[in-house]
Order: sequence, then structure tokens, then C-alpha cells
Amino acid sequence: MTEQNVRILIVDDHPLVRAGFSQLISDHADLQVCGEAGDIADAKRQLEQMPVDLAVIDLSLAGGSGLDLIEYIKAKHADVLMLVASMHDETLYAERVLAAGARGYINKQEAQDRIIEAIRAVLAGRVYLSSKMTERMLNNIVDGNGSKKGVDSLSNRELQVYEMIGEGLTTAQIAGQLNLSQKTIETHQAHIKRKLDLSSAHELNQHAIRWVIEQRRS
Amino acid sequence: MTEQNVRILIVDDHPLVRAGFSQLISDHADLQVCGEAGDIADAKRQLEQMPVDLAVIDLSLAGGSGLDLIEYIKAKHADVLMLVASMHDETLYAERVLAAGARGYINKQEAQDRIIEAIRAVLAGRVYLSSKMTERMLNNIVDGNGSKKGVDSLSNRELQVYEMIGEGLTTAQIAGQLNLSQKTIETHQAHIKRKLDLSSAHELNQHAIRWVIEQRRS
DNA sequence: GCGACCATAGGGTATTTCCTGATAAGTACA
DNA sequence: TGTACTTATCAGGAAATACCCTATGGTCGC
Repeated sequence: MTEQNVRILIVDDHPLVRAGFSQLISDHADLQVCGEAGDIADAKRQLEQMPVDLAVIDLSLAGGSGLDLIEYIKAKHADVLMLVASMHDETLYAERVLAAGARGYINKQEAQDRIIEAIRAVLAGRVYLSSKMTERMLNNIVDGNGSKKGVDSLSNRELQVYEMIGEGLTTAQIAGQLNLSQKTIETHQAHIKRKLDLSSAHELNQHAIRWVIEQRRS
Repeated sequence: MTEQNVRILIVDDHPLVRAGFSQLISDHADLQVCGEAGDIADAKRQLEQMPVDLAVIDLSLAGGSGLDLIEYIKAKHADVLMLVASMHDETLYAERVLAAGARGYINKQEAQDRIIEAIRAVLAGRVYLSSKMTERMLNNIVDGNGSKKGVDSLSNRELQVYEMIGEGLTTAQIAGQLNLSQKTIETHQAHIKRKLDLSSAHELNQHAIRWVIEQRRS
């Protein structure tokens, strides 16, 4: 896989992080950043307008989850490789991300050469995960055999709603931000409550807030 | 404050973000990044070893809170200006950050020129806050004039209610446990919201839960 | 092609929250 | 000692939210 000039698209809503990627990638002669996108719509537009070999995608994007974008790319631009970069060490997401079509998952906190290593691994057709995540995923398979439990059992959409609740958004705000009916969000909430065995919106709130704080802490 | 070459230290545990800052700052001839630190210990070391004019500090640092570092710098390197950069729009922290000695608070998601603008404002001896945060803080000052602020301003009963909210009790549960009318608890909540400048039960909930978790931690 | 999720959303009712008073008791201080 | 301010208690009614039930497509696996 000795491509001469790999074309990379950066999708991240933090301008600083995009600049960081640019800088990092520009140090390697065979790699080049062919575009930067700050949201999903922008990313889609750029994918239409030029050839892209690999997309580095942040999970927490404005205007929808990064997962949506991954699924979109898998469907519409199957030849584009995808590497997910997340801020927090959210082991939870690794599995979903791979299932959705990405070929690797890195934490932005990792050292720069690790990131380049991940890019090269994905370009070479391999799957890249940090050793910590690999280990945890294998453990999950071993003892979590069969039915998942807790937050892991939530669907992608449900998890997204759950997180937004945890960040303090109201039902109405979530509906607005995702461009869905409030009723839809209510239904998701009901499903989440059933899966997590919570009995009221109040409890759901509590649970979600604590969970988000937990996530940030690790 | 027309320094020829302003020396800036970046403190952030994400290498990519540091690279982003570097790139951004290097576009301005009168500014230079004199060092990068990934954790608090590293930052302290670098402050010893060279003169620094301004430190850009991430709040969520490994090995202690960014607040600790701010307090340390204020105590030991009083001449170093500080600008806090946070990932999330945590209005909660802005006040603490300024109280601890920083001169500005920006969100990393803001546009790049905003960030440079913030750096220049702080260098010029001014305080930089986003307009949203400025507004909220001014409101706090206006109606919390001279007196105590935040949780300290709550009466005993209000504090008790606040804590119970933070522990996850509903209005009805609090009323039951204290043998009071639900209406009374509602009134207390309204007063708490006014004192803490919160605009909905939902926000109050968030605030109280976080506060309770904070308390436990220290 | 048939259950089993998933994502979406409407209708109708129950709860909760919000706003506007109200009363009585304590505190502060000029 | 009277006026002003805070505290603690509660109510009525309007507005917002949550809750429960139902429903329609879609996808996935077998």
C-alpha cells in the first residue's frame, strides 16, 4: 500500500484540533490534508467534491453524531477509509464505531506518533485500536457473553439522547438539536428508562448526569 | 503592552490541541509558543526554567484540576498572565477560574480569531470572557451586590433543599421527607434559582447534582 | 417472510413547574 | 419602635413536561 499521496479529510468541530491534525500530518511527505470540515453537512459536501482516501472523524460533532457520518460514508463512499478520533477514552464507542464501518479508533490524547501509526495501519488495511481498548473489548466478549447490560444495551440513538440528557439538555432542546419531534425524544427516553430500569424522567436525569461526569473523569 | 515577542506556554493534555495552538499562534509574528506541557508537573517545571508571559491552560488536566495549576501560578509566578481554554461550555467554572487568578476564559470551539483576540485582550491587561458568560456574570454581580455569592448565599433551609435535589430527590419526595407542602418546596426552589441565577428546574437539578458530587470529592 | 429491535411520531391524560400573591415570624438598624 | 429585609410557610391557576398507548416503516437474522 505504498500510495504516493494519501488524501486525508479531517472532520472535527474544534478548529484547534483540525489545526493540530494538519500540522501533524503535514510533517509526513506521503500524507496530505485535502480538506477540513467542522460539521457533518460540510463533510458530506467535501466528499462529493474531491477524492478522499481516508477520513479522520471526531465522534462528537455538531449537527448529529459522528456515527451518522460514518454510516453515511460507508453507504455512499465505500472506498473511503475511516479512522475515529475521540476526546475521551470512551471504550463504549469503539465497538459501535467499528460496527458502523470505521477501521480504527484512537484517542486524541495519544501521542502524535501513535496517531500517525494508526493512520498508516488503517491505510494498510488493518484495524487499529489502542492496546487498552483491544484488551477491554476482548474481555467484554469473554465474560459479557450474550446479552449486554446497562448503558451498553442502548442503541446508538438512545445513547446519543442519553448523553445529551447528561449534559443538561432538556427534552425540547434535544429535539431541536437533532431536528426531531419532541415525541420521538420522549419515546427514546422511555426505551432508555426501560433498559436501564429507571422509573422516571427525574431518575433518568440523575443517572445520565452522573454517567457523563464519570466518562469525563476517565 | 507592546511586547516584541510574547512568550506563551500551552498547557493541555491533548497533543493535538497543543499543536493546534502552536500553529495558530505561529501565524502571528509578535507571539511565540515558548513551551508546551501535557500535565501540571510538566507545566511547573517549564515555568521554572524560562520566562513566560502568558499561559494558556486547559481546565481538565490529568494529575489534578487546572484550577490547582492556576492557583499555583498565581502564588509562585504572579507575573504570568493566564487564559483558560475549556472544551465544554461550562459556565459554572468561569467564576472560579477568574477568582483563582486567570484573566480570561475561552471555549476551544470558538473561532480561531476569537482565540487570538482573547490572548491579545489578556496581554493588554483586560479580562476576556465570551459575551454569554460576561452577561451572566454581570447579572450575578448586579443582584448579588456586595453580599455573598453562589451557594453561600442560600439560607439554611434553601441549602438543605438544594442538597436534597442534588442527591436525586424529587420535589414531592423532599416535601414528604421534611413534612412540608410541596408548594413550600417549590418556593424554596424558586428562591434558590434566583440566587444562583438558574432559569429552570432542569438547570437547578444539574447544578445541584454537580455541587453534591464536588462536595463529596473534597 | 416473521419475530425483534430500531427510529420516528401522534393523542390524550397526569404531573410538575412556573408565576403571582399571601401571611407570619425573625433580624437589623437608625 | 418602626420600617425594611429576609426567611419560612402555603395556594390558585396557567403553562410546560412527562407518561402511557398506539402506530408505521425500516433493517436484521434465520
